[in-house]
Amino acid sequence: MTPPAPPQRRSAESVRDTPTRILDAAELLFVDRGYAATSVRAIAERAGVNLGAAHYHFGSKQALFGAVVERCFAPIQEQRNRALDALLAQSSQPSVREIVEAFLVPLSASPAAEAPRLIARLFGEPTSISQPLIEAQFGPSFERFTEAFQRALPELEPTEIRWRFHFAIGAMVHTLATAGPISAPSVSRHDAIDRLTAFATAGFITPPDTPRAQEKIT
Amino acid sequence: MTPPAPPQRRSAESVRDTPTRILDAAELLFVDRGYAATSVRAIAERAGVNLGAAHYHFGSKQALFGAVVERCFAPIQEQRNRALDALLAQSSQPSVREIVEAFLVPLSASPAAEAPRLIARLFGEPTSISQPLIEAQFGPSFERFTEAFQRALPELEPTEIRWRFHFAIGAMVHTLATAGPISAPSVSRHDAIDRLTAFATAGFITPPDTPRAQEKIT
DNA sequence: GTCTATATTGGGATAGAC
DNA sequence: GTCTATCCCAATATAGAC
Repeated sequence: MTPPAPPQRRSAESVRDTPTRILDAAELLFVDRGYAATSVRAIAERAGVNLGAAHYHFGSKQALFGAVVERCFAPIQEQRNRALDALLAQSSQPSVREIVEAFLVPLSASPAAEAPRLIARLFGEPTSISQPLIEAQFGPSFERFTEAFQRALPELEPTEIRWRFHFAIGAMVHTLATAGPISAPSVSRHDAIDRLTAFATAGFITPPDTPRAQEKIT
Repeated sequence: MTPPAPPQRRSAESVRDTPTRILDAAELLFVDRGYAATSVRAIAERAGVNLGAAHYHFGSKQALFGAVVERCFAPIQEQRNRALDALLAQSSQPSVREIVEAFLVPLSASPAAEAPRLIARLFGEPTSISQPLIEAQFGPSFERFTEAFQRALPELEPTEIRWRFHFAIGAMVHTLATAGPISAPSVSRHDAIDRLTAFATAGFITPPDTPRAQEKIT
């Protein structure tokens, strides 16, 4: 689909090419309202292009959504995989916290500011729309991280590992989706990721059967 | 709004009254597809009633959604508050795990099987729709639990308490939303809540500043 | 209280001009 | 490659018959 790196001049306020403008507008609206509540008309309007152009370039609303998701996911997944590669290269057995960080930090370093919130939206869409995209974009990296967690926590059953990863992803998605609707006043994304890293790491490394063991601290 | 407990005969397959049938159908479809992707037409069709009846009884799609949410939330919030009351009555200082359980267990004991998934859906909707409903149904109980956590973990700053509660809610919502899209094979809800309780408790009680302290277990 | 019919709006998609 | 105009359908909501 994506042509081999179009010229993409980046002068500050230059007019980007039409597909990019459509993608930008679509990303913003999909993040804001979700898939079903966003119309292609509204996207075209915000992008300053004609409705017909959107269908010409992307074919359908669903395909446009897929393109937006892919553009957001790709760099984050790449960073995650690179971070995990680096970890495995420097140590045969990285700590749980290091693996968690490799998974979460790319979110706060993402170039597209709206990317994390789009991820959160994606998980909220009906499975008919989200499932294939999640599998395609997220699946491979998910398996790699699951293996890494398993090696770091050999005393946990594979099922338990997957559940805990599932919980961590849930906390992540919810945190990205809402800058704190019920929670604290909005803080920097970096701060939130730091706190989440500590929370998720603690959840991962807690003993499986006797969760009352470390009840009281200090 | 709700009339004073209508007769509601409950013979196994008896025809429930029209508003109830509409609510049932709406709950099922909202859970399945989300708010925006669900039409009042589809709801009326599935309920076996006419389109006009839905608008007569509930006024608008948004009001119908609100009614569905309230019907699902009310019993769970009641159970949560009762569980917290019981805890505070029997001990001046319940443990973190007990508070987490008081918050989570009502989800697996909910009468309406679809209620938890509706909660998850609600959090995924655009804030213009979800925010008022979340505040109204969820807010008061949220404050009570936040206070309880704060008393159980006096060494944590209030901001940190709210973040950790936020993470726990995220893990909960994500778990309820998906019976494991990426995660393990679908297990009983009770089992999932048990595992989540252990995970969230560990996240809550981890020391704030030195998260590497308890890195390796066993 | 429930249904029929309809008003009105907005959506996705396409054909064809430029 | 982009825009205009339009088709067709589905949506919310309402007015009025029964």
